[in-house]
Amino acid sequence: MAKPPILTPQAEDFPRWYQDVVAKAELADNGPARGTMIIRPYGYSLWERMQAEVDARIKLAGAENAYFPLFIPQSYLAREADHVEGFSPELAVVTHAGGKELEEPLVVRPTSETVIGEYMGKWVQSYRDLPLLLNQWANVVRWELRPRLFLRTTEFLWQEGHTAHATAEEGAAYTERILRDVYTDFMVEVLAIPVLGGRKTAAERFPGARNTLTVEAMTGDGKALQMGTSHDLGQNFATAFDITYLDDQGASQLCWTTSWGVTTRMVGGLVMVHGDDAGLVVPPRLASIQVVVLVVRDEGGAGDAADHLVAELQGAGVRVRLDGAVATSFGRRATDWELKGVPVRVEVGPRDLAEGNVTLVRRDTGEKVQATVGEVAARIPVLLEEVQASMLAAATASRDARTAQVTSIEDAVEAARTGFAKVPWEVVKGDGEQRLAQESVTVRCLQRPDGSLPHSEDEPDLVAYVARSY
RNA sequence: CGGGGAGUGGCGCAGUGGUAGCGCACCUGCUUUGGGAGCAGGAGGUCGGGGGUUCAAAUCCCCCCUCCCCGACCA
Repeated sequence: MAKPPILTPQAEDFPRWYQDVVAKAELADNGPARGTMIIRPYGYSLWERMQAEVDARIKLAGAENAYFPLFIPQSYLAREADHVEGFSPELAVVTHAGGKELEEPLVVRPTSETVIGEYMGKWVQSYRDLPLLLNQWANVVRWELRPRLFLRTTEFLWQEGHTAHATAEEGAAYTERILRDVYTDFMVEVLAIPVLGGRKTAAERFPGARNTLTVEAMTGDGKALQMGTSHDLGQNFATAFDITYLDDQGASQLCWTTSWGVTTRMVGGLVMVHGDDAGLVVPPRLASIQVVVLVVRDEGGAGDAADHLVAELQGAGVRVRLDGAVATSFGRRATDWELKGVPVRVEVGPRDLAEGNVTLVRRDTGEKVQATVGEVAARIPVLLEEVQASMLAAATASRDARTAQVTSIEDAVEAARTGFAKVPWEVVKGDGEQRLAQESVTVRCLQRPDGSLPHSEDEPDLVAYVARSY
């Protein structure tokens, strides 16, 4: 008799499937206040791995971690006109504290350009203090109209980098460096997500920025998901917060600043890009549990053999978990690990063991192979890298197959029903963006014909990627 | 804020005036275990809140609140 599916099938209702995965893989729960999220241990372990990988790349790019306050005086936000206009509708404001009304309300940071700008202004005196490269890991709050676990929550976790530079060129170059060496490298190499890097149109730009760069992923249902952004803030915040320095001629100069961030949204992106009808699929380089050694039945020495394998794999540097909970049926446990997306499962049971074997199962393809007990520790690291590579290849092929090259707004709208449309920017430029918007389609980013980053949206022959988005 | 829908054990639902039920999950025991185990026995709910009608309200009436989905906003 056919059992009902564990999850709503993707093809039936993708958003529902997503919610099912988040719940059944024990990633997160809704918090008690609207739009808030409780990240459960397994979900948090994925976020911790993301933090570790991103943080290492940020440090390689020369930035140092610091921490700035959650509360920002409301007047700070108002100092940059576009910034305050962009963020005012979604601010949470503290008006009362300590049992009385505050003289000046405090906003719960939606992002920290203002408070960090204020202190950059104090710290930067000389050209010798530049560049000033800061990052912080923090929570921020944005009162969003429509929350979705991980993708858009009222409070979310992120890193926000903030830098100050002596010249416009240096600042712009740094935003590109972060996009390439930190975000793209992490997402492609670790998350196995083939992101498109590009420039946002003026309409999609960060409030207060003169340029916003983005990395965009394609989800399993063909929509776009903005996975990270890197902003060239020009001198807007330097002007508002008086971030100036004396150059080597003794003349006072305004700094050029940047900001850039990635968030817990990446966890949602991971689910939506790689997940299938059996649940999450986590790429090995990210996985907090890369291998689960599962005791089928504790007979014929299976329990002891599993213990030894776990120790051996740990010794080989593999993040491994033992599942010896034989009171629960094999099928249930196999299903649960598949829901959580653990890349490789090692099944240790008396039947195989009698011949000196165990079974290795790949989560991404479901492929099962036999291995001798003695060769497991040597084969697993190789297998993990194979899984990693094939996940990236599969996601890339899937994205490319759903990206259509078109030359009209109408065809772009049609293509965006199932994926991305690549359309000449001159076709969209002007009122095209509005016409697309009427169909809930947006320009995700602009690229040069060779895929590199444009320095202006007025460059000739630019390509616009358009899609529906989350 | 506009348009839809829903509030009943942890989750999913049934129940249109007469003692609050079902499936899954949970607890105990036994038998099981190579793809979501079976049987037996248990625990768990002031039916979103307030008011009203009635001998009697999850059910009818009034008011309020909340949540979900689609859109506008957005990492």
